This record gives sequence, C-alpha cells and structure tokens, in this order.
Amino acid sequence: MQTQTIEDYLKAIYELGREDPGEKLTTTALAERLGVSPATVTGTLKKLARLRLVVHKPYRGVELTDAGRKIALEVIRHHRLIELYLQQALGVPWDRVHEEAEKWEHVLSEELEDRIDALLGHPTQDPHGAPIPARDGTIAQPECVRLSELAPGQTAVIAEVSDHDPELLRYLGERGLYPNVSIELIAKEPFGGPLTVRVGRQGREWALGPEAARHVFVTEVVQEGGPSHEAEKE
Amino acid sequence: MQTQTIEDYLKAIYELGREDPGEKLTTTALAERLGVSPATVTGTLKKLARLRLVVHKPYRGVELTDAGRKIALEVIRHHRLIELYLQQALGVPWDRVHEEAEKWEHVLSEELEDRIDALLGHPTQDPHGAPIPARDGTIAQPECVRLSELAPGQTAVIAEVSDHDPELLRYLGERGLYPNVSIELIAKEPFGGPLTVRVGRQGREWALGPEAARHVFVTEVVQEGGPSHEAEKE
DNA sequence: GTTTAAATTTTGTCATGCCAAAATTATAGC
DNA sequence: GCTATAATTTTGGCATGACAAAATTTAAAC
Repeated sequence: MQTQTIEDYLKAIYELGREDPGEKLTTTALAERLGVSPATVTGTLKKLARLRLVVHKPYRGVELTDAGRKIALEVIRHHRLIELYLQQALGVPWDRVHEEAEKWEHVLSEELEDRIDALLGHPTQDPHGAPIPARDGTIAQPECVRLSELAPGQTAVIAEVSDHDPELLRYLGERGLYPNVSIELIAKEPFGGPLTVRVGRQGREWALGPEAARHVFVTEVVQEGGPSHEAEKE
Repeated sequence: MQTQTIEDYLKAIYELGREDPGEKLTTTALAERLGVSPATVTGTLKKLARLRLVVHKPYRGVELTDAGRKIALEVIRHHRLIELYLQQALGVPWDRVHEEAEKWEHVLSEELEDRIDALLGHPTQDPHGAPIPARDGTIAQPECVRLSELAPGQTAVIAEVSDHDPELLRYLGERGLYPNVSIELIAKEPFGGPLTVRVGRQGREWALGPEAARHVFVTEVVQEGGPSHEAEKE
C-alpha cells in the first residue's frame, strides 16, 4: 500500500463529506477510504489541524476549513480534468480513467492544467458527470437524487455516476447509462428489489440492480409520465 | 528536496555512466546529481546491491546489472516518450518538457505508454534528439562527438543536446541548433574559446560559447569543406 | 614506504508514516 | 443515571530515507 499524502486526506474528507452531507465524518470511514488504520488517521488529522486545513474535534468528527477545501478542490479539479483528457485525447475507456487519474492528479503543474483545460474547451463535467471545480476553487453542485429514490413513472436525466468501481461503470455503460442521458423509471420492486428503467427516449428497457441504482444520480425531473418537450441529448 | 526513489537512482546511474563511459562512477557524482548527501547514496547503493540491481564495490564505484539497466531504460523510455508527447500534443516548449517529464515518468502505466507511443507513431527520438529505448529494454546509441571537438571546416549533423538546463536549451533554440539540423564549424578559438558555426546549409553564422558546444553532440560527419551531396533535413 | 588529502563508508540520530494494543470517550439500552 | 459496546485516541514500536560527524580506505605526493 502506497503512503497517503495530505492531498489524499483532504480529497477523501471532501468526498466523504459530500456523500453524507450533514452526517459527521468519522475516523473509521476515512480509514476505510484511504486504506489505513484508524490510528493512522487520527495522527494525520492532528497534523492537518495544526496546519489549519481541517477542524478536528476529538471523538466528534472532522471537517475542512476553507483553506483545506480549497486544496481539496484543486486536487479534484486536476483529477477530473485528467479523467476527461485521458478519455477524449488518449481514448482510455471510462471505467479505467479514475485509477489513472489517481496517480496523475498529484503531478500536474499549473501550466499543464491550463493547457489541458483549454484543449478540452474549459469543460464543466468529467466523464462520470461530476462537475469540474474552477481554478478559483468554486464548484457547481446541481441538485440531484439517487436513481433508486425515484418513483415509478418519473422521468429524469442522469447527472452523475460513481466513478470508483470499474465493474459498475462497465455495467452501466453496457446499458447506456451515461451522464446527460434521460431515463424513465418504469417499475420498482419493493424492499430494495430491482428496478425497471427505460434508457433514452424511446430507448430500451432494462432491469437494474438496486445497488447500481444507488450509485446513479439524476436531476431535472421533467414531469411524471407523458411525452416530454425536451430534446434528447446523446 | 523530495525523496528519491530507486528508479531515480537507477536512471541517474545509467545517465552518469553514459556521460563518462569507461570512468568509474563515484558516490559523490551520484550524490550531486540526485541532490542528496554521499552518505545517503552509500546507503541506497547497499540496498540496490542487495536487490541485485547494481554491483557496488566499496570505494571502487558502482555499475548497473542487466536487471538494473532494464529498469533504468524503462524509466528513460517513459521520460522521453512523455517529453515528446508534451511537446507534440500539448505544445510545451522544449526547454520545459524535461522538468515535467521528471514527475510524469513515475506514474505512467504500461497501457498509457502504449497509447502514447502509438499516437506519436512509435518515435525513436525525444525533442532533444535522445534515442527512445524500445519496450524490450534495447536502445540505439549512434556514435557521436561533442560539437566542441570538431575541427574547423568539418560539417556534421546535430544528434542530441543536453536536456537538463532550460537556459541552455533556449540559447540553442534561438540559434536554430535542433537535432537533425546540419552544422558547419567555421572557426574555433584556441584554449576553449568561442566557436563560429554555420547552422543549416546556407544558414546563418553564429558565435557559440564553448560551454554550450560541449553540450551539443553531432554525428554523420559528411566531409571536410566543399559542397555536400546530402539533402538538408530540417 | 610514509604521509597526507580526498573520497567513501560507518555510526548515531532525526523525522515521518504506518500499525497493534491499550486506554479513553461517546452512546445506546436498560 | 448506570453499563456495555463501539468508536476513537494514545502509546509504544517498526521501517524508511535522510543527514552530520567520525572512522576508514584510496591514491597521490614525497
């Protein structure tokens, strides 16, 4: 296991904080995400607190300061720009860009960041639909809900999918569940059973595992049932 | 100073060995190149010897084993492919590609190496004229001599220039001294004084500092004086 | 063959990132 | 409010990569 940097910690804190907004961010959750022991996390948290990058209330959880969030968003900007660049310029399939970007995000200079950003036309989304933070550390965070929480009959547009699990990404890709594709929830088994969805307007119907549906985030619920006036983006 | 990896050591040993072929490679020279103390180099050399990547005769110098050379050449292949890619695909000027590649060479996966190699058309030279090792760890090393060692009247083709000093690279670039450009030595002051050269056939004449001339390597000496029958490569 | 200077290695120490085990704290159930 | 359990932090220790200073070896000068 390679040793984790301050940047890795800040990024993980930011991401876990977003995944459970409002919840306290625990040492154990961070330890699992980073692949280190809780004891190690506590030690690093004390260091980060000394550097004024996080506020750590012992036994009470941790959160980022403005300075810490700024650094986290810089790393995430690098990560997402690289993901998109690897896909667009080098043809890396979307289930593998995350892993590569994990390494490249730490060695990207500001100059190259700018060149890549310009070459891609100042993009706002990475291949998984996640927003790319601006250079000044701001980020657009559109409202969205899990696909698994939609009601049958509702139509929505896929905003973002989790990028951590390559297998999930291949599963979603085979079914056409990419960002900006519209999706209609046809039916939903109770007690967390599989969903039936129609992917794309007049598109194919698929059964979808409930676990996968929890990792797909949708937005812009157009209307319940009936035909839409929105043009389909593919 | 960031901490040096095994890869950095092997690459430095390979490069210093090539710069002074036949000479023994000293601990101090390695220490200077790597920016660490001689004591640290001795320690790491013992570790590399234990891994059978170098042969270290205490007080007598060090050299690479076949296994060590293989790894060094893999890193150098990464480095040079990335230098060329940064220049060709991202427009990074040739005096800055080296510094960037120093960081990127360590995070390049085999998959991306292949994609970049193919995208560049399986190139054989980096922007400074250095040969790019093949995947199997072989490298073409054409004969060449320092420009400073040419005799007045001799014509040659620039094979390679040192890539470590950005200022030198800008100096050479301003005068058109790129790899594959032909160059004629018009005159040479004694005692290591400046040289007068003509760059490119029917090209401009320049005075060239002796230090710069020691970092330009030329090959394919066509003939002394007189017109050439070779076509000019630009 | 000494002597001496320079290069090299050895020794001892420090800082860092990690972990397991022990101690502490929070919290949920009673 | 207690108590048990789980989460968290503290403690002590290990490995690594770095350095300065001391000891050793080489090699050059005499």
